[in-house]
Amino acid sequence: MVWHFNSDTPIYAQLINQVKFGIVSGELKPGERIAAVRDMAAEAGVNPNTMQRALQELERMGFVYSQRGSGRFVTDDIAIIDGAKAALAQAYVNTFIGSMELLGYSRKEMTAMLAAEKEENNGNT
Amino acid sequence: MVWHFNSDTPIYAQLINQVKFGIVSGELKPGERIAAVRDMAAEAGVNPNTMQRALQELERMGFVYSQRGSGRFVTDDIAIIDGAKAALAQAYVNTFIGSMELLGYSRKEMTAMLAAEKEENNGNT
Amino acid sequence: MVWHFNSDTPIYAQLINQVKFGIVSGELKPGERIAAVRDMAAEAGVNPNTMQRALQELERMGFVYSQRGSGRFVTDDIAIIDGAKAALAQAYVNTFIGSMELLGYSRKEMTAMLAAEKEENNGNT
Amino acid sequence: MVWHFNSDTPIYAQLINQVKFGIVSGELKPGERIAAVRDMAAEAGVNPNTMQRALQELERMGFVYSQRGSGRFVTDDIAIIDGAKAALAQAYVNTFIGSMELLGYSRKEMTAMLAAEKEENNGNT
DNA sequence: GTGGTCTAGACCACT
DNA sequence: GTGGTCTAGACCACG
Repeated sequence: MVWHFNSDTPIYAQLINQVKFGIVSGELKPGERIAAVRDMAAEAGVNPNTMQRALQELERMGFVYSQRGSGRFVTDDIAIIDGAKAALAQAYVNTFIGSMELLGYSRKEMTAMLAAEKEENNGNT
Repeated sequence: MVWHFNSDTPIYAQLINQVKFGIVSGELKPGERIAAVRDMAAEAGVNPNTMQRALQELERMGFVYSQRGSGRFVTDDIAIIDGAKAALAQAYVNTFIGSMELLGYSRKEMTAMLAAEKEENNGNT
Repeated sequence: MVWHFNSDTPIYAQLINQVKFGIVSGELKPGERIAAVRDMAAEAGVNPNTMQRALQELERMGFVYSQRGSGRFVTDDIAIIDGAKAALAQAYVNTFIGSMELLGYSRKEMTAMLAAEKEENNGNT
Repeated sequence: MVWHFNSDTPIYAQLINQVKFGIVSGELKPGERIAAVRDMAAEAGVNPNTMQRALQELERMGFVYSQRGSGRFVTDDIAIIDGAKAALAQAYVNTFIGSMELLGYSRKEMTAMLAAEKEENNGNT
């Protein structure tokens, strides 16, 4: 997991998003055990309490669940993951369209530019 | 002109980008006189020197030119503007594709989602 | 480094030229660390900000580069230095020819006067 | 006559040099009547007293002479003019050589660069 | 310590 | 009034 922060958004919110992105992108697989709070906090360079808060929030959202004594796990409810993934993708699409429209591009032109970019590779890392 | 800053990037760099966006998006038209340094600075809530630095940089890039005593003007070299616009759009496209690929979407799916969003309006601002 | 200014040209521009001359003439060698902004400014008797501006401009031109925390260095791109040196020499030649032509001297006479001046030394500094 | 000043050297000294250059370059011909002090002063945009001082100095040097009632004239002593011309040219040569040497060029290279510049035209204005 | 950024306020040249 | 330059002094990030 790679961590990076900016100073505008509360750190715990950024943690939530980054872990959520890890789950949604498949880097953290459904049912997989995730690292202990203290370890993740150390890795991300934040206070364990902050990381704890983020993970509790993710638990409330249904992305992870914890099992007393054995650790914390990514949900294996594919529906939740896929729903979040779709929402995130939709947000990207909206941002993209919004920006391009501000520049004066039409949908046709956007599609054309998208098509002009050749596929890099068709396997996943 | 609408101003907004984050605390990560130097203010003058954000000023450059925002003014450039204004020009490239057509909000500031080619040849048009832009507000005086002191006025723009006041409007953006920054020190006149900071705004001055940004505008000088934009001048070096060829987006504006200044006439001692009479003011500062957007370039009327359409090629420069169009070039920057294309570069900016390309950057948006790349960011979009990159993010969507990280989520595991294919080009086909991206295009589909783009097409699914209905056109807001088909005139130009 | 020897500093001298006239009151017609902006100080920062004169600083640029003098540092550039130092690099191009070999007084400041490729890759060499140059004095800290504050020190150079004190030595030249100008405000640190003014010296900073000059050095940033030189950085933009590729003559120096800076490393946060450790200092500023002359470029080791010999091509840039040699290019600037050639351009400067060409400017000298042009000025010389222009002045002499205004006085009514022919190329032949110029060459003769040049040849008449005996070489001071034939080693390099 | 074209006038231009910088703010470092006393104006009267700059006037002397510029008039002397006019004479030496042949723009003001030997024996020719030159404009009245008041007119030259007006043309150059300086105080008549300053111009007067410059011309008196030129008179002392032998470049001009005045005739009560009929005006001021360029000397027709060719020797004086040619001497000054040679001195001026020599100064140009010395400056040129000095600058080029500082850059590390040899006499041979200077001569080569001089020869590389093709003659613009071979008549005089 | 280094370079980088920002603010405040002054003065100049142009028109 | 405009833009352009300069100074003074502050604070930050990096190492």
